[in-house]
Amino acid sequence: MAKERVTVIDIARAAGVSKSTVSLVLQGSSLVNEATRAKVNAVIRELGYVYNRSAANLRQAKSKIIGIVVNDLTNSFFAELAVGVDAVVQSAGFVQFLANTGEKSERQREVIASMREHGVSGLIISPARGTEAADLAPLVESGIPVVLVVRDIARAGVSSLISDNRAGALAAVRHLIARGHRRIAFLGGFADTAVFEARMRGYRDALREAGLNAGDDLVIGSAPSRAGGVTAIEQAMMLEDRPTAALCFNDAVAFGVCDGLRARRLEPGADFAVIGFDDVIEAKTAVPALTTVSVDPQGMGERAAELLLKQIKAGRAEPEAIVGPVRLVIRQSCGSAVERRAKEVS
Amino acid sequence: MAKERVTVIDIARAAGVSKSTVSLVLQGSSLVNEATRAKVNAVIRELGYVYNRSAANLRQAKSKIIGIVVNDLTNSFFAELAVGVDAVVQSAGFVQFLANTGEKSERQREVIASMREHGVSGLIISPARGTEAADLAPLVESGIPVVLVVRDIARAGVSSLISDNRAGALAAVRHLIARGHRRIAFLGGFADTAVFEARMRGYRDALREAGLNAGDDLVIGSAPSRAGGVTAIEQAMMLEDRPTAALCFNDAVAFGVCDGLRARRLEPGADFAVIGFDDVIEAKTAVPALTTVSVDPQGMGERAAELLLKQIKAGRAEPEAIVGPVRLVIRQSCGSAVERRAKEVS
DNA sequence: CTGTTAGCGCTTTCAA
DNA sequence: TTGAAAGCGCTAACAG
Repeated sequence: MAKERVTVIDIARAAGVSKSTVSLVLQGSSLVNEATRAKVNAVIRELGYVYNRSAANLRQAKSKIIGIVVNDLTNSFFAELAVGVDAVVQSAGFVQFLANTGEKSERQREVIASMREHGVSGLIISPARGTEAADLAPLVESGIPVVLVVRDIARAGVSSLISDNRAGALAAVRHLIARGHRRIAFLGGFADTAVFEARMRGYRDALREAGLNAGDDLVIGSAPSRAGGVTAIEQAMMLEDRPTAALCFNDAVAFGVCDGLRARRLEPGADFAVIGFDDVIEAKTAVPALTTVSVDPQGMGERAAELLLKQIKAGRAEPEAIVGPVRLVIRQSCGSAVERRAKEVS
Repeated sequence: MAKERVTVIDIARAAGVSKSTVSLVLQGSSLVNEATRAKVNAVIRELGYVYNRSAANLRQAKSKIIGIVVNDLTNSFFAELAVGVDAVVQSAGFVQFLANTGEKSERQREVIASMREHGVSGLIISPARGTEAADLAPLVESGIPVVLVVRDIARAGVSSLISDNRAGALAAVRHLIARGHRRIAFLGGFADTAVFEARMRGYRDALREAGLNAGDDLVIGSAPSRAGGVTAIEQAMMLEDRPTAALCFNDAVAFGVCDGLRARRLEPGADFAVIGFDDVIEAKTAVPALTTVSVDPQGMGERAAELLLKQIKAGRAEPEAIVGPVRLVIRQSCGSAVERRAKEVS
């Protein structure tokens, strides 16, 4: 084993043809005689030849790699997103370079640089928190197609695909208001993301259109985690004028909120209405009790990949900003009778 | 933009040195004058030079890429595993090629081939169901270091890192027996994996050592999912002599089992003891009510990566089979008073 | 410490 | 249809 590397020359010699013929066969060109092709393929198999992409990439000054960088792979939303991307990227004959930044922009810089060095044809990025247009500028200037997912970055000059977070929050809060709630909290999340901002906007807009004021005491940030949810609801319940319902930044927060409510002997759904964006958990565990605002991560990944491939093919295209759909999935009582239905809200 | 590609020659010229000096700087060699290095680095930044790894890889006949192929990235266990791998691979100056096979061996063949073509230095593989030693043979013969994780493959001749599933099942069933259970079911999972086999072995061994017989009616396979758990428990409850406890193939199954019990107005934990291996969900959502047999996926990824890097450095090493630890995390009553503790079982 | 030279394995004109 | 020859951008001797 570990024999000398087998190259096109070896297989050309063994097949009694020239190496350019072999190259043509490798590329599935139709310019080559059927019999010759068969012969060459047989020899390839026989000698255990493996194609050397480094050489091909060098020669062609490009690679069939697309990169995907996510901010938190341990969040299954992003894992599903990557799977969606992979599916379409794959069937287009590309392979996927996947990197996880863990929300660290330093790490993000490194992985993007590394992908450039590997000559990726395009990049799908779910930016780490705090990423700015300037961080992406060198990449964008290089002319490599980029599509941003989940989190948009203002004025970065690239395509983006985000879900309609404002519409989702709007629908959720309208739903709560229709159920008679008047004190509705917004719990969890960090204020420095566009996602947070959009959800918050939907929340405020819904309150405003109902003539309710969104007292800032009802907006309580926290880590977007289960533990964060617990602290957020605890803080909310210490207010003079307590809320009776909450829209949670994500489902992990919503779970924490439920934990916190139960610790106070309140039953979520019956005594206190809880709605969460289902970024983190739902896709896999389908928590049946929780009303959520949902997006389909794999579907989003597929759309992002399609958009990117289109741009790669087009060479150079105007950036597009696409807003994907979001659904309000009503699965529990939010103050009265139990229901179970879902509707598109955007 | 999209200017001509900047190469080492350009930067050599601009810096007034030769291209091999530039190359040395690029590789962080200590053979180069500090002033020269600074000059070169300045020019590199100035011209926006991007290192071309395809060229370097071609020349050096190797790449700083390690591949990781997982059987189901939507399962957060594997996502966490990949994150663990990434962490150590990263800090060793490698990048990670991640591919998802979705349990399809055809796909697995393709991605492994693709990684070989890209010249990966080593491969971490969590094999798709049904993978056999023969499927890996060409890869192994090529001399590329490989470590198998989670699922071992008999006689494949490569290193492996799996968790001690038998010990985990043994501890879980002993625990149930100590609580007075005599009819203990094994629910969920497909019988064609080594993991299933190992867990089943622990289950049977525990029953045997207690003088109980493991009637095969109590072993009920199903998809390793929440829905699978529901059908499995339903089937179990239709037996003449019903079980009073169940060890579930994984936590998704365990959740389904809880669903099924509740549908019959039985409270999991109080009326029927449930223990699950926490492959799928726990790491992220920490279901507080369920007693589980746990492994730390990120830790496992890190260990696998370390093992692989060791082999890459060593050139050629004897395969090692490592069995990693598993913990029984007791979080709920399994028939009597509520407890909360965890212990290492292997 | 720095420059010269010769390829790595592949693709791609351009002829035959 | 196939063959010959010229590099892609980089590294690795080796000589200065």
